[in-house]
Amino acid sequence: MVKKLSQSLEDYLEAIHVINLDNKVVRVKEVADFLDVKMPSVVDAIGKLRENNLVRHEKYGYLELTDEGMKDAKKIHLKHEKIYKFFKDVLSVSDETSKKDACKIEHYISRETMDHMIKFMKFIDTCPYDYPEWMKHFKYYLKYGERPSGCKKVTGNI
Amino acid sequence: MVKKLSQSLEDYLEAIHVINLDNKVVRVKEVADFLDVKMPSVVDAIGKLRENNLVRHEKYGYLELTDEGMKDAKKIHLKHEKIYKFFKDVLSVSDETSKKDACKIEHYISRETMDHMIKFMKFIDTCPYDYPEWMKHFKYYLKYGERPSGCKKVTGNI
DNA sequence: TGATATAGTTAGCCACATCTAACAATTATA
DNA sequence: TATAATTGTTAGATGTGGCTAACTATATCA
Repeated sequence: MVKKLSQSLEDYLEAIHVINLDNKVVRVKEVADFLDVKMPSVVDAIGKLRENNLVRHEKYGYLELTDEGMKDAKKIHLKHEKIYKFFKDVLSVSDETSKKDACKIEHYISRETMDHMIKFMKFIDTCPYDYPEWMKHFKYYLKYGERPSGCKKVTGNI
Repeated sequence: MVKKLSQSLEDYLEAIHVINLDNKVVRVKEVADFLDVKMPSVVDAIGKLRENNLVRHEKYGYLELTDEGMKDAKKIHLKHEKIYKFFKDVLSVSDETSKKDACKIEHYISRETMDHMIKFMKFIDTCPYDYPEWMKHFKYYLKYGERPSGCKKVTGNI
């Protein structure tokens, strides 16, 4: 990656990649719809990405990622996926909110924090039991506002 | 709050509040240094915040938050603090990175995700033991790349 | 108290990311 | 295949948020 991309350009790059994942041919219109912007905005953005050798685009033709563009796009999308999973699976945030927040945050989270989030999820996955007890307890806590009985802090009386 | 503030304006508002917390009088210069921008940028921003009745500022005088501005600033800063603590205390991210990431993310995280993060920390705090076992295990896992012995998934050999 | 240093303001510039309106190319279809 | 619908492009406007340079007000201190 030659130059650090703006939030906005990262979004365009990721969009192209994600549309591609569905085996769809990528056109300006698709990207515009995906990102909820108008076509001229896409054309502008594509111009900048092309200058950075991240996409290929012949006038009126399809959009394609270069190898470099693909590498960056995958990196960005991976962050997105991991943050999404973390919010959803660890924090039990709703699907919709997890997606929405991941979309934004993926552009700002540092390598280190990302790394720790990923390790946290791996840690949970390698739990000797199917699913850690404490995660069940947390879900209970979320739902009822208190820990399950047998797992409460003893307060008062000594 | 009449109008949703931009990321940038939230930063200015929060900066005024944070400088105030140190019992310092808030001047344009202080805010500029705090946010690492030049003074004219601060003057511009203050103008917009004043239009929204969030700060008071007489020419060449001190900056003060209105009640409304204080309310917003506290809300923003609280988010910052909680995200910072979550990264630092739950994910064991370094102090510096936790701060830096919180700074960015505070502007984008939704109410729901914020709420779940806060509950997650409360859940940990109400652990019947001083500090949950699994948190110790996670720190071990972070450090050594594997779970502590006696807490590993049994694989193979039935 | 007058000179100098510091802080604050104003005007004008630039980059970014969006938009609308007008026009051009491509594609679909009657 | 001519026409209509769709898609893509260009030009030009807008809003935001930063900047420098030049100027003004305030504060400091010799």
